[in-house]
Amino acid sequence: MNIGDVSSRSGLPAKTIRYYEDIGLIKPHRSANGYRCFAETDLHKLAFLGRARALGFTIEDCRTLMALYEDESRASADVKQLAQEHLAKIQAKIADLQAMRDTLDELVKGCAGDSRPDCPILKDLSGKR
Amino acid sequence: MNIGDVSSRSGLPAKTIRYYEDIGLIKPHRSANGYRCFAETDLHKLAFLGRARALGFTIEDCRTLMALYEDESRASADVKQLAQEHLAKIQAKIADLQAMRDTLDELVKGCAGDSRPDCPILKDLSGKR
DNA sequence: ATGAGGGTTCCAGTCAGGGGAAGGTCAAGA
DNA sequence: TCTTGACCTTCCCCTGACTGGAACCCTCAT
Repeated sequence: MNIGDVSSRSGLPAKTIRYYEDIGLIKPHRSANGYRCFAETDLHKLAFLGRARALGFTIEDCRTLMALYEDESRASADVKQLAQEHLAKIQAKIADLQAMRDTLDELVKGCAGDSRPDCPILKDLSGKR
Repeated sequence: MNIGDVSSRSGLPAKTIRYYEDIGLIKPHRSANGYRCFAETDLHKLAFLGRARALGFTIEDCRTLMALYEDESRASADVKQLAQEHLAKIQAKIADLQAMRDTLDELVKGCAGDSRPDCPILKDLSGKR
């Protein structure tokens, strides 16, 4: 398979696939003409990576997850711990964003949104008290 | 005021303040020795920026907000619209993260987390069906 | 005179790729 | 056979919003 094939079959842009090779996540062979030559296992890995990235795991997490996946003697506890730490980070981010949203929502509600200059949003940002 | 003073009074790192000058958000004067020389208005602007950034506005949004703030004849509708668009982006991000969290939460719950290799998290990532 | 603790500029790195240029390769059609 | 167009390759710069560090200057106290 050429890169275009794995790209459409994995859903990942060709650029991303090259990047993943660059950072050592995959190691496709090369054809005589210099083109990357992907095996089914490469495609499988790319799909794995795509799903892990879609769950928000960092590239380094993905590297670790792939290593665990390929390690037949892994302990599921290691996988679970990684996932739980990631989950905690997501939760923290959600909480941050919710706090932002709540504040902003209050401010937006209080703003007339008309042609007059008076604006509680700007008042708040400028440090009104 | 030197940069250290505005840094501690605004809560922004000196590096950040220099960066804000670099991109034209503030324009402090210079003392004879080449040091930046901040007026109260600069401090006020930095505080404004700090609060806007804390609400998740991008630097470009901040630039617009500052311009609106300084424009006595602004319409609050312009401020409100900017804030609402930002709010929508925050909402979308929250929704994305919640979807990740829910999926991940399911997977984590299903994982024994012991010394055995069997792991539903890896199974899912590898495309089990 | 020296040392600590300010300040200055400039360069490089972060994260996970995206955009685009310059050029090589391949299969099909005229 | 030639050409066209769709692939593929590497290379380098760009993103946002800073952060870290090097190398150097200024000021004040000891």
